[in-house]
Amino acid sequence: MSPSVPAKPTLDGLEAKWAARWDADHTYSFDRTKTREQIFSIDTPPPTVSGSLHMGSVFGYVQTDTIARQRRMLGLELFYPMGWDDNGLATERRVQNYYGVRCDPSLPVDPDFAPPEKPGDREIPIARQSFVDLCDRLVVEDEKKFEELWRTLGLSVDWAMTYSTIGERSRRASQRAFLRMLARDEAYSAEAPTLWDVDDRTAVAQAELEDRETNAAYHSLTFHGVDGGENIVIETTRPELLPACVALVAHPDDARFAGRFGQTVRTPLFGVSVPVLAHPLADPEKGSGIAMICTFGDTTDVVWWRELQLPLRNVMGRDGRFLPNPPEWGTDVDDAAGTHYEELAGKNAKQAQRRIVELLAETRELVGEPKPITHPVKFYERGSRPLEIVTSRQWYFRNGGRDQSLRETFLQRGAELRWHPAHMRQRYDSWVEGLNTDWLVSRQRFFGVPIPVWYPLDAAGEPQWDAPMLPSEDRLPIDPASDLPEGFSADQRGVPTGFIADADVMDTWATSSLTPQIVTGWGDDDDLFGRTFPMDLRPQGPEIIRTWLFDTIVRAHFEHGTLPWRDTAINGWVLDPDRKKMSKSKGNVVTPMPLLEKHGSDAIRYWAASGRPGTDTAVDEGQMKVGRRLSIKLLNASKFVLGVISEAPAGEITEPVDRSMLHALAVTVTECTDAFEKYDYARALERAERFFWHFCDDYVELVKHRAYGAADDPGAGSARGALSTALSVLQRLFAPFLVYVGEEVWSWWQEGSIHRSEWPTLTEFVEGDPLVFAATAAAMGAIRKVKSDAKVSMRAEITQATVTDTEVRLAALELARRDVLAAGVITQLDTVVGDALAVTATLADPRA
RNA sequence: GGGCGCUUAGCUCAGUUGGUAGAGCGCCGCCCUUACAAGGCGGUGGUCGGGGGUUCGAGUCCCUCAGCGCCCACCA
Repeated sequence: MSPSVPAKPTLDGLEAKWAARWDADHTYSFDRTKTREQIFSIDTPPPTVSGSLHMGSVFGYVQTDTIARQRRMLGLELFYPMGWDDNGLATERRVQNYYGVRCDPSLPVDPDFAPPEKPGDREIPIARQSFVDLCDRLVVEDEKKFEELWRTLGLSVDWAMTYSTIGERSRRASQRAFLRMLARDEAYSAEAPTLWDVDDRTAVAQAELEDRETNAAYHSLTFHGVDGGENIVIETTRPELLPACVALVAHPDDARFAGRFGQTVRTPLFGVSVPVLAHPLADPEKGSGIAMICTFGDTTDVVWWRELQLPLRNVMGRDGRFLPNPPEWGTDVDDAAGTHYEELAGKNAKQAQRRIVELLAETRELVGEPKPITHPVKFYERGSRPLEIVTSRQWYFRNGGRDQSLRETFLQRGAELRWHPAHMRQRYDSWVEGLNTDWLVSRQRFFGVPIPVWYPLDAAGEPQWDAPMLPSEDRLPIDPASDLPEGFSADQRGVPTGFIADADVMDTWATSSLTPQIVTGWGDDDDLFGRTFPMDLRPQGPEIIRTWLFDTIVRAHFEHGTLPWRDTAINGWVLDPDRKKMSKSKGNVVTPMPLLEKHGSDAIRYWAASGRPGTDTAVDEGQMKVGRRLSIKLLNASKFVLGVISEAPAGEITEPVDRSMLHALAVTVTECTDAFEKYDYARALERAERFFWHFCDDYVELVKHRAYGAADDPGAGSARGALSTALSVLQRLFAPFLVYVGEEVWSWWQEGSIHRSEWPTLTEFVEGDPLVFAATAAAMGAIRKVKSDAKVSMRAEITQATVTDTEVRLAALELARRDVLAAGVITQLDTVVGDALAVTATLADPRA
């Protein structure tokens, strides 16, 4: 094919031109006739579409794409689908804010319901189905925006294989996996104290917690001794939970309380009798060394409550407000107890605390002033108020949180997985080692995969929680709220001897932990599953190791007895230009589209691919400019080489300096290939880039005069052959990074897409002596410096130059004498053997 | 409290088996060289966080200290 180079190459318009071509040519379509060995499958993170687009969304996905493209060029068939994580609370919240509505499952469906144009001041309560419909509607819009961004970025995913975590395939896989875990006793339901978000009114899992330093105060409260026993003063940050107090606890070895264990004291304000107990978890150093146990102030209370077998005195409602009636206190309480409790009923935790402190002050049972402190408090990661603990029936998946040997099993799975970079495994290990509960998967929410379970109602209308009724797998996916259990009719729903549906949905992670199974067609397409599972690579961010990565390992272990993938590549964080962590609340989120338009996709990709694996990287427009400059350089260098070889044919590569340059390029190819093998795309880019500038600055300048020679000049043919070979290799080395300009310059002289071309191998090269190019390039650099120091043009003539260098390097230089004379515009070149390189030169008189 | 990572030129960062410190940006100077002036060429600039050790030789290995960031932890 004869090269066809535009007169004025440009980066403008390349994205639109080639994105359309790739789409039309199915350049990235997956060929499912390939065997498992020929396929490289990537379990790409489905982004949370209800979140905003930001540079963090770009960073990791580009890094993954460079690996995907290089593997494709190696000849592997890429199984590289893209999904959208759209179910779950994040979407519900977005819908609530976007439309100004609130789901009230007690309302009947209004068939004429339409959302308001703009959200009003007050949220409109709507039926569950209407709410879910709005969620479905909005995620479609959000997904379009993500797809547009990914396409602009040039991600080489197969757009015919998208999926969403609320889609039918996902629901079917999620429910099937649930039923199988239930059958194997890997899933179970239980009534137990649970961390609870009072705003979203749902249980949350350990993986969704985060600690926040929170202001609080130690309140010293007097508990009254009975039968002549002395009073005991305890310190608490949650005095409002006093009516929920069930015991005091101190360390068994604490001499201060040695005589008190087993005795009874009476609580302030209420006069409830509670025992003084010993437990090793009580810390003598903390507060007054003795604590009150309430049901429940924190997770330590839950441990004490369980291990000391204490009664339940619940005061906190699921809406975060004190229950209307006091708990069961026993008979022997203060007369004023009920009155005092009435003061708290209906108040939230903060209000109740304020009031109870006033009451305690009035009764002089508050000792001194509260002492302000800050301490870590558990929050739902998306929540704004501290979590409470309430008792409720929930579904759990076993994950080792309550089983040491299972925990060991998952640690072993983590060790089997190949981590890039390797140290990221530490995060996995410390998470698994710290698990203390099973995985709570049920959520009291609406937009999610329903738990596929019904319960029979007895003659009194009470649900039989221990006898769930399950659908057969061929019915999946189902919604138990509208579908019926086998053998029941619709009119039996909710009536005695009938049935009710499980009202909950699964946590979004309960579904997204199955992405390897969902995309590979587990249970739906056995042929595809056999060709793609277990998958090769899981790329993802570090923040979801404890959720997505760990959960996915749990599911694959239980269902398939294997790892879900062989390798995982963990990307770093994206920081704002001032190296601060980006977050919506700080308002420093950088959105990608303006940067893409300003610098171009290849420049953005260059920035992302420059970030080392697992290394936090700042948004850096300077780096994007460097990427753009590199792209322009590739255009121009390609234009030059193709211009030369279109004038006269490439010949056999015979000249020592030509072979030497190719030798250096071969070394670079090996380095790039090795780096990619280890998932180090950044190193591959850096090596390719370093050689490319060396090639442009030193080699092209050196041989261009010779390359212009006639068709029958062997030296000219050799230069053209070397230039042509090097250009082809360099274009392909850059192709995984600079996908648009790479395709453009390839199209000028080659058939087919560069992204389906072969990754360079050493068979394309000829042998050469590395010293020739090295010594010559060094000498040319010194000659350029002479001219630069003399402040003359690089075209200025040198009448005589003397190059001093070692004997072996001079011998190498001698082999390129013709090129040195031409490139340096040197009339007479002398050489002197010495210790190191030095150049002296006499410049021609410009007036002569 | 436990763990991981980072600390190299003014800035952002490379530096993979230990062998005379690198890139880009910035800055200074030069060059309109027919691939490239929204370019190119040349240059300035670092006791590689502090201390100790191993070695003929340490940015690179070991110990220790400090600062920054992150992860985990039952956080009255």
